[in-house]
Amino acid sequence: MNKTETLDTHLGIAAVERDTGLPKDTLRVWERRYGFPQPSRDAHGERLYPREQVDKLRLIRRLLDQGKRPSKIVTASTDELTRMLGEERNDITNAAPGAAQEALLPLLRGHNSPEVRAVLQQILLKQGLQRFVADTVAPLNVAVGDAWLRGEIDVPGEHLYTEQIHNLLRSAIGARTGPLGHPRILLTTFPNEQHSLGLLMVEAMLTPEGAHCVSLGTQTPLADICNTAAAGSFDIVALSFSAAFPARQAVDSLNELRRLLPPRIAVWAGGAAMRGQERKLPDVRVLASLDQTVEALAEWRRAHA
Amino acid sequence: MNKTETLDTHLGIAAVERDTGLPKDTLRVWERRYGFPQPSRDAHGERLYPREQVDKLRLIRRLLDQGKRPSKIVTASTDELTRMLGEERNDITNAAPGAAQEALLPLLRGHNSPEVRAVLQQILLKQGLQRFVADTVAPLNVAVGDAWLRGEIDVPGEHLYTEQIHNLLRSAIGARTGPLGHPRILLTTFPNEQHSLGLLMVEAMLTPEGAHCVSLGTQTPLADICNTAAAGSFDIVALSFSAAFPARQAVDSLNELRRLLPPRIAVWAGGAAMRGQERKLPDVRVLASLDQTVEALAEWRRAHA
DNA sequence: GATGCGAATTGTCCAGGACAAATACGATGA
DNA sequence: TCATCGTATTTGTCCTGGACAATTCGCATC
Repeated sequence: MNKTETLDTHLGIAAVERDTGLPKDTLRVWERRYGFPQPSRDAHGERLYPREQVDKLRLIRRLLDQGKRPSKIVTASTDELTRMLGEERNDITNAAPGAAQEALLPLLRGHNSPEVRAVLQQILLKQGLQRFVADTVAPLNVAVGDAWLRGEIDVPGEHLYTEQIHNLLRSAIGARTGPLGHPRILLTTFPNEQHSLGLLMVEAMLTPEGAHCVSLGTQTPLADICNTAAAGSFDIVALSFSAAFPARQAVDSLNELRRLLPPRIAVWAGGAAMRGQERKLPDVRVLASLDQTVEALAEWRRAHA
Repeated sequence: MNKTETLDTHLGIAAVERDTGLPKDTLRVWERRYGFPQPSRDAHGERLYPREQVDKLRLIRRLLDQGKRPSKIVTASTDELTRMLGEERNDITNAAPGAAQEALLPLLRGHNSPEVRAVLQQILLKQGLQRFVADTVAPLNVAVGDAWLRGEIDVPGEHLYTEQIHNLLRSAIGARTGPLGHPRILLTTFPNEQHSLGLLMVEAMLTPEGAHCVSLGTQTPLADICNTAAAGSFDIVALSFSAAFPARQAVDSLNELRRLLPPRIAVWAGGAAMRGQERKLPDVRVLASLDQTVEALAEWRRAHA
């Protein structure tokens, strides 16, 4: 009672959903509307997707994440798709030259985890935790994400990077001793946001400043955030949003959260999805960069001296 | 174009799939056949599941994972279900009476993060990393999961627990110095498996033994696992499965992975979803407990001496 | 440039039927 | 009593084709 892989070269619809992240319903409706994908059928009329079509679906998925529209890309040829992906590369690579990434990307491609760790560790020691996070990790995240997008590193390479950064930051934060004071800051993300690296980076920026950060991890329901913030006598609730998070939903949820929380608790929001949303969030402190977290902390302390 | 949560008390079918792990098709066919769940409808005829029915579905999911048959449990009352679950629980709770959990659960209810951390840290120091993971963290995971299921702790409480364990284990693993030798072990999970705690626990068991663990984090596609394992000259690929992971899918994917990898690379699989799957996995080393990871490592070394 | 509004696009849901894999059950033989 | 085998039931997943609301586009207006 279980389909998934049928032959080596053909996958069932469930397997394709798993591999590409495109829901079954979407795969069927694309076939109906655009004529692609066009899977063959087994003896019972069930769809069997050839590997090449699955590969193309993965390309489409990448472009979709970049904001392209399905009608423009689903019907395009594989060549056109790879060309489009190539164009994206230029825009971004120019924008973020970066220094460490040139050393790191080849290591990630080779899955050389000890070296990756060593290189990062060395930079961390030289720069100190806060500069490391703001000046190295933040641009590296962009560079690694881009490299993945244009296929220069694979999923394991990206995982390896994330994993090592996690390790490093957690150890560094954990190594800090001394009393934790004020303000008390609650860190988390909304449901549907799975990226925890942003939270960790904020924690790494604020803990050395003597703030008392408590991270709830990712995906905390709105109502639970409110209860915890109130019950734990927190001063600030800080939310993190990756680029993948729909901005509209973020704005709505943030305003709702602001409405539910007592006014004495501040709401901070940061991350890629927050770009240009300041106007729509009158009572939320939008943090455009990691350095602004430190600024915001200083402001809060001045206001509550 | 995004449904999920509609009101606080009612969830759309996609949200229920996400929360319970039961596919949309299954939810609909149960409704047709057994009359449960019986969601209300919104203005457009779309299903809206009340929270209590979702809770009951979670209970059902648990019992299903234990091998109960749907026809016996889908129509049963919530009371009967909790009773059934209670019977099962006795087996487990008796086996691991647990000392820490009585101290910890109230702290989690109160979101008292400094105390949670302090208590765990103390136990870790007393027991050492490996005993801590096997004897304390493992039963605690079950206890916390159950407490959440029964509504005794809330989402932030659970997050807080996970977060603190993560911090502790990462620091402890990171603190280890000395050369890392053989075997080289690749740790990860399949797509759809988001729980990273299991990976970290395995890493904590094996690193003190001198094994060279590399974790790719969660959700690595099958093909990528194969490539990395081969390219990085790994000796063992270890996969972790939480109770929420569908056992059938796990078995299929594992056998597929086993087929794709060269025979010299061993495949290990552990976690709650692996209970009783040994027969179906002839060429995979199924780890029923954390202590078995150490045993398996010793075996591997004997065989490759 | 920013804002507003109709039109096109697009993802997700629905119903109800079908079927094969998994499992239970009963009969048979050691 | 226990193992094996064939049949009946259970159960998850897939199918078609229709529908519709949320999002985005294109264009006109302020």
